[in-house]
Amino acid sequence: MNLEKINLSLLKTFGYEEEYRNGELIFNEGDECLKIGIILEGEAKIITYTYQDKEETITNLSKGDLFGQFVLFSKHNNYVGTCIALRKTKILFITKSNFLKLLKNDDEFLLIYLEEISEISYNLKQQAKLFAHKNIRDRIMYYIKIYNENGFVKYKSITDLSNILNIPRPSLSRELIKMQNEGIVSYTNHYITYKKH
Amino acid sequence: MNLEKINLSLLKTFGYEEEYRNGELIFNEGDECLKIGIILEGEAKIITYTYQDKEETITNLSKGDLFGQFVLFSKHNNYVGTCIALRKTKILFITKSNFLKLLKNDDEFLLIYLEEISEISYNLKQQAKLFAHKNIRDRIMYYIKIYNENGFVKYKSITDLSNILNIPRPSLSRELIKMQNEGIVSYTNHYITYKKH
DNA sequence: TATATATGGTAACAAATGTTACAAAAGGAG
DNA sequence: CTCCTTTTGTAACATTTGTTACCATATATA
Repeated sequence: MNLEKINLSLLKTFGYEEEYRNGELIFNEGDECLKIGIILEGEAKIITYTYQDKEETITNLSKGDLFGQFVLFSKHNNYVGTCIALRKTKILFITKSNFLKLLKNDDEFLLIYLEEISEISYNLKQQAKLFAHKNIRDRIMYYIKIYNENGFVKYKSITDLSNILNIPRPSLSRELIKMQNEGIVSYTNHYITYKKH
Repeated sequence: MNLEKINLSLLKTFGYEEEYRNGELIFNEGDECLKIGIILEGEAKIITYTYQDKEETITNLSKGDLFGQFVLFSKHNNYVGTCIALRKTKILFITKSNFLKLLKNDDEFLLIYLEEISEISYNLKQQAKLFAHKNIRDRIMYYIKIYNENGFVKYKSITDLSNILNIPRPSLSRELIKMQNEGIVSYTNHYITYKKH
């Protein structure tokens, strides 16, 4: 959520601020969610543990990001992960009832909020669909289909792309080369473009 | 969305109804989304085509379900799939501006709507995370972790479960048997329960 | 520009998963 | 209960993907 667009001082009258130090716990997985949080400053991560006790990052939060918004209003009222500050972090908390008041009071905020959760949901949907493609080529093609701009998909690095696609880098590399040889795509270390569908 | 809980006649004053026959097109992938739709009666599906031209169902819609809600408020303003009626289907459409008015006007509806999209988002998130688990055992364990009730996860059939998990049935079967032999889970054709984590 | 660091390509091999086809078992209908 | 249909187990095999380790190349930094 872009804080620049928001009447922050109004927002603050509906909530209260808390400050956390690096490494400090913000909430635990399973805790009941009673309020929405907005990161005013700093960074935090939400993590969980797999059944093999591997730590797994669910989300990274930075300035302007919300948390708790989906849990707060759903029937699953408990946080699905543990939230930890990654440095000095200031958070604005707003209780459910106050948040509802806020939405009713401030037309502009209502719209911004709807846009925000739509954006998040849209991305979640894309991610769910991306990962539903099991084989590497399909996943690459789907990614290109969704995120291309004028036929080009940019990325920081192949390594980075492999993380996004959740594919081991050598496996991705192997497949990209194959696809390039077959004339389906053409790629560099920073972008890919497709030639056939 | 549970239509029983909603003041439908009020809702209808904000929108207009349309009726579709079986097989009739409701919108096309790529069309600009200008309104939210609520299924009053009937059923529909939203489909898309993979780059290999395989038809793929994105969502099945039935009475009470919304569509367009995420696209309408996000910056991606075009439908991501094609919507087709599966039988005689009645839909209530509400334009964006009217929908905003409705949310402001009707406190109860605002809450129900927030609950609805939270629920959908929660499920999307779970699905995205489910599919992020690449290996079969992890995916099974994650599914059990999320959807168990008192340690039991019920399903219609193993075949059905294999569809939910997006794993070929024989592969799932093989892994379940392995896990059962290792004493990690125990399962029947209708439910599974875990013994260790 | 020189050097250090990060990133990408490669290959051999291991492991996991998909595919297919068929027999066995379970479930449903009469 | 019996017959028919659907679901599940099974196994052999093909295919894909993961893993590891190393070298080459690119990129960042002094």
